[in-house]
Amino acid sequence: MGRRPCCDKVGLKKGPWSADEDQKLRGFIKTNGTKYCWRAVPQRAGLLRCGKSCRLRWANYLRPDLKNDLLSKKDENLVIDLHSQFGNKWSKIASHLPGRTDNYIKNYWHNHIKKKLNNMGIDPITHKPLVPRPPTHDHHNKSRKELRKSRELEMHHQHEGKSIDEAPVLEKSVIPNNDNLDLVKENLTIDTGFSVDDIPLIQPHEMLIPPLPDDHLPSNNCPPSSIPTPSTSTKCISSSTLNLICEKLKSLPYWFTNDPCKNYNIGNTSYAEDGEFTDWDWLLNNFDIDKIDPEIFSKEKKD
DNA sequence: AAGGTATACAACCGCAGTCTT
DNA sequence: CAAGACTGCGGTTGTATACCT
Repeated sequence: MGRRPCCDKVGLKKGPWSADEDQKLRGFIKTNGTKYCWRAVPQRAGLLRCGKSCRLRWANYLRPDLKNDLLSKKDENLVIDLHSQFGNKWSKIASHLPGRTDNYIKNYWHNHIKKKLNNMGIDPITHKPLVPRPPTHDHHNKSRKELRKSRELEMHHQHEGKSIDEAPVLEKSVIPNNDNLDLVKENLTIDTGFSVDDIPLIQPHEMLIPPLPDDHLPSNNCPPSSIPTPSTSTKCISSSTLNLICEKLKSLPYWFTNDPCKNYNIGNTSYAEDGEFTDWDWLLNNFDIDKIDPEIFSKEKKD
């Protein structure tokens, strides 16, 4: 047996609330509190709304403790951090921000934060660097709105851990992995024309570097500018090595340094309080070229 | 200036969990 | 224990306004 709808909806008003309706609801709650179940509220308050609509209006808009101003930079960072932990659990995120509702956080995410993260080259769903997609004819045939929609769907599927082929989208992104590395590289090398929306506004020094395997991470006993080697000795980087590293890295497509495969991990990743990525500094300070899989460079030569 | 498009926000919808009877 | 009622939640849609061509 299914649930009955909360009301028959016949003769009830829908859409935006008028100031008069707000006044009636506000006055009713002020006088009676929320002791009545919401189904009873519209009739008692003289409103032609369903109880659920009243509850939402009160919870998301009329409650006196709500803040309506934009989030501060600090709160924005908090939302981003919480979203990376909880995903789209808007109520959970909102519970950390007094005076904000889940609906407010959800809207704010979609209208402000998501765009900012995209511009920073960060996938707002996975919180990982965006991967550029080879262009398709769809870029020319579809409206920007349609493209955005299909891209959102696509990212959602990636977040759900589904394969690319499972995503019902018109343009497929390609995630580098052991199986398709060459294919990805080929696509990126042959055709680098992206739509304007695809270009992440990210500078080379802002690139994320995936984490080293634990046994390659510097231990607390090591000085900041050194890194343990398999022989347990430590090495400091020379300027010539640094130049070599830079030259080698410059020759790689940027996704190489973001490869989710562990084979090419050469750095550690973190996100600083002020929104700056710090690991490029770490990489330059601690990098040991001997630890790079030589196959990276041999692949370059082969291509 | 007008029409089209993008953006921001409010509100709705429907599912699911919890409570009540 | 089962069924219904209520509430919370997340996704989606509608709409007003701003912006662009």
